[in-house]
Amino acid sequence: MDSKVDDPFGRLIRKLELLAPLDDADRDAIRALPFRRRVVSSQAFLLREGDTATDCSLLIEGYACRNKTLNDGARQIVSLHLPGDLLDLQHLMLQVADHNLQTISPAIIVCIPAGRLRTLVQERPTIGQALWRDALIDASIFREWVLNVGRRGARMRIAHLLCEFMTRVETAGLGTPEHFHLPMTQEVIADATGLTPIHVNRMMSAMRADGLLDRNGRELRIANWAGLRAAAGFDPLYLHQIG
Amino acid sequence: MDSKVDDPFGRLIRKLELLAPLDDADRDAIRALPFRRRVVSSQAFLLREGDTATDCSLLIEGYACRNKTLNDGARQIVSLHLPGDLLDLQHLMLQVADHNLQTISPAIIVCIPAGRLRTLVQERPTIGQALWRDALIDASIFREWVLNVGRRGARMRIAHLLCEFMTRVETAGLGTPEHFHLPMTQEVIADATGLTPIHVNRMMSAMRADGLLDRNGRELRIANWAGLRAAAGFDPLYLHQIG
DNA sequence: CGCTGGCTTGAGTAAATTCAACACACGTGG
DNA sequence: CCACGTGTGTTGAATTTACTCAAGCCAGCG
Repeated sequence: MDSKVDDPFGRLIRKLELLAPLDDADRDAIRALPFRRRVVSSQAFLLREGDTATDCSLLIEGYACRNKTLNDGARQIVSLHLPGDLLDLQHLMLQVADHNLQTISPAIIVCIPAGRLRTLVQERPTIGQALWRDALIDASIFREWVLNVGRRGARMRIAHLLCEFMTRVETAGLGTPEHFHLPMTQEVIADATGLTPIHVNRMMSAMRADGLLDRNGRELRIANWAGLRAAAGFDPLYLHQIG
Repeated sequence: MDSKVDDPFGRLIRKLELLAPLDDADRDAIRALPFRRRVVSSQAFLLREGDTATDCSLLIEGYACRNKTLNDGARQIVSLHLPGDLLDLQHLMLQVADHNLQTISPAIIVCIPAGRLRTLVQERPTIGQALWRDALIDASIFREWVLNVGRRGARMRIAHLLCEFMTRVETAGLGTPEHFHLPMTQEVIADATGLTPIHVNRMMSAMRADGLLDRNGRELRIANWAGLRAAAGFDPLYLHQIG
């Protein structure tokens, strides 16, 4: 925990190293970035649609999501984020936020001036490549979400969300399917899958009855990883992980 | 028509100029790119999920989509493309296709080696910036589609798709709301909105009855642009067009 | 002429939503 | 310590939305 305060870029560097072969100079250049640290509570808005943004946000601790809303107030979460994720890399090149950025747990964020990141991308090609890949994988995940929300039934949709989240958690070294605590309420799962919380509840109860999930107080565990993957039709190809 | 054969990069350059201030050297560098030309029929697969891709495709003429399918064969279109669009810019940095690339009309495509584009991005920062913006706007559109498919009802969803398409057509200088021919069948609209063709038909009949759309044989016209925008709750902010 | 592909219509069904309670854990203040 | 309020999860019944199945239509074209 404290190490993250001392080295806010540790998780980011770990992630980027999976995307491109950073050298010492690259790592130093990242660590030399100026930043502003923010400690925020759960459900806090970091940015709202329409805001002008000159910073990119890096999630250090806790969980966050990007979401959009309709006039009637309905919320659609379009992505979920873990520690080490860049939350709005698009502000590298786009000034106006096209979605909200909101925490789903208490969190620590670091804000990096977009201009400094832009310079880094141009002066350090390997970092540029890593960030390109990060942005393109981000887009690939959005495509999968369009499929998820557009064509899968409720049960499959929820199972797929959990599989994706679990896989990303594991890749980030933050947990394993067996012992793993879901940071999302059923309402968050509903807003991420385009369902109502009530229907999410029913589907998850059914999955628990089928032995796929397991609950212990507030903690949700994946009881049958292979079964959940099968129920989701989950294929991690779209995450473009380096095997 | 013939001019596009002589200058396959014309529309792309026109588009990139809206994203970053290209100079003559930039334009020449783009025109100097090696390419392979393909003429394909409607419904042709240019690339399939899982394929290894070493080229990026540029759409010269006709219309295309990116789509993903479930095991049961259900298809979800995740994006629609016009002449001048780069269809799979992600192969700039990612080797394996995570979705299918398919035409929805007879089309002409130009394939550009991804490595050459990658070099261009590094050596010509302005082109790099334009392509970054293009990729980030692409991602922004995916986010809007997640919202569209996840939270809007059928009628609003279809109306929104038409508004977006119309706006992009107009920005690309390919048509106006008043006189504009939809290249999509109702089945394509269904696969793009996560609905069934039959339900799309019913909703579009209703919109026609309400005077929003108009049909003349095979041609679909937008009869009431303001009304359609209202029905869609369409706000073009997410397209990040330069005003 | 008779296909073919796209569009249209109707009736019955399935999936997910809405509305309305209720349960339960947790934290706060009395 | 308990009472209470809040946020989250749970359950049931009625309703809405969209889907499925099954035809039929209609224009363009070989």
